[in-house]
Amino acid sequence: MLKKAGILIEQMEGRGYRATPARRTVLEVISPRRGHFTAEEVCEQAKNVGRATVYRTMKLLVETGIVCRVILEDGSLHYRLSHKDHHHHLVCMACGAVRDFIDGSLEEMVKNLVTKTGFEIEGHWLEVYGRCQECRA
Amino acid sequence: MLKKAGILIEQMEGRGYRATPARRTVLEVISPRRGHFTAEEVCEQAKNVGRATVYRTMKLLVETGIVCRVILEDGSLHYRLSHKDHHHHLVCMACGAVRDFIDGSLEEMVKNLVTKTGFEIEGHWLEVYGRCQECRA
DNA sequence: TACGATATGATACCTAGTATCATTTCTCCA
DNA sequence: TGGAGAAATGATACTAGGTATCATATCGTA
Repeated sequence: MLKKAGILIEQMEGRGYRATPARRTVLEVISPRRGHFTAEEVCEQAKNVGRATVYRTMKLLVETGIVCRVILEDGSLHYRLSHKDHHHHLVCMACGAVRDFIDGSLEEMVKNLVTKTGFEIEGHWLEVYGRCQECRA
Repeated sequence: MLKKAGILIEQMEGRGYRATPARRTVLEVISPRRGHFTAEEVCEQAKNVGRATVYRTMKLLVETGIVCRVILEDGSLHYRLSHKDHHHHLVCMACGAVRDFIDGSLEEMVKNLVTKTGFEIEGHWLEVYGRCQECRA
């Protein structure tokens, strides 16, 4: 068992979810991952776990905040281990690298929308696309 | 022919695209729409237009800026007539109403990311979710 | 240890979108 | 004006990604 997977399992259990064998397998598959990945990739690697269970687990992991969703430029849904609470992604369109960022002015802007529009804001979603330093060189 | 559809057709032709009968039909279907809609809804209404053609046309309309994409909270892709150049959406999760907004501070923030991260930014995508004034009442 | 709740995996199914390709329609120029 | 070539079309089949169903297995707790 990878150490990191162990931490993730603790996180799950801490939130009142069972750490079943299927879920452990999924966590072991995704914990060494550094970039983003699809549910389908997890299915391939977690061979003894059913496809439906992988999808269910991914949804659960998003809910618990252990992974976050990344929407690529083409609209496809990927996942990524989550390291911060609320953050956004800067996605390199050339190599696929993803970098997290947090920006206070955005949160500020969202707050301003409340007074401007009368909407009660519940959430927002921002993805930024570009080319990373390495790919520009 | 709806007047508004006529304007949209002019916009298409102005950008060097043919205003074929199939495309005209699609424009007539979407031009009276006030909210967002799916490609599939257009297929149902534009009965003599093939499904593939509807999807091709929607893609074209996004490219020309006549419609814009709206991603709902569940991740599903909808479309909407576009009224402004670059803007974002404020989506009501209760009634589905969509409101456009532009915010300078966001553009500012994106520019700052360049110096902070070394990324060359090519685009960004922001959707905000909440409950509109009417639905809060 | 037995019961109810929860999780699982196999399967079938569904939705949204794309690839293919023969046919049709348009544009443009000789 | 009419014919070549480009562009667009629609029928069809296909694919990816994800969900519903349901019988079975497993777990936590009393």
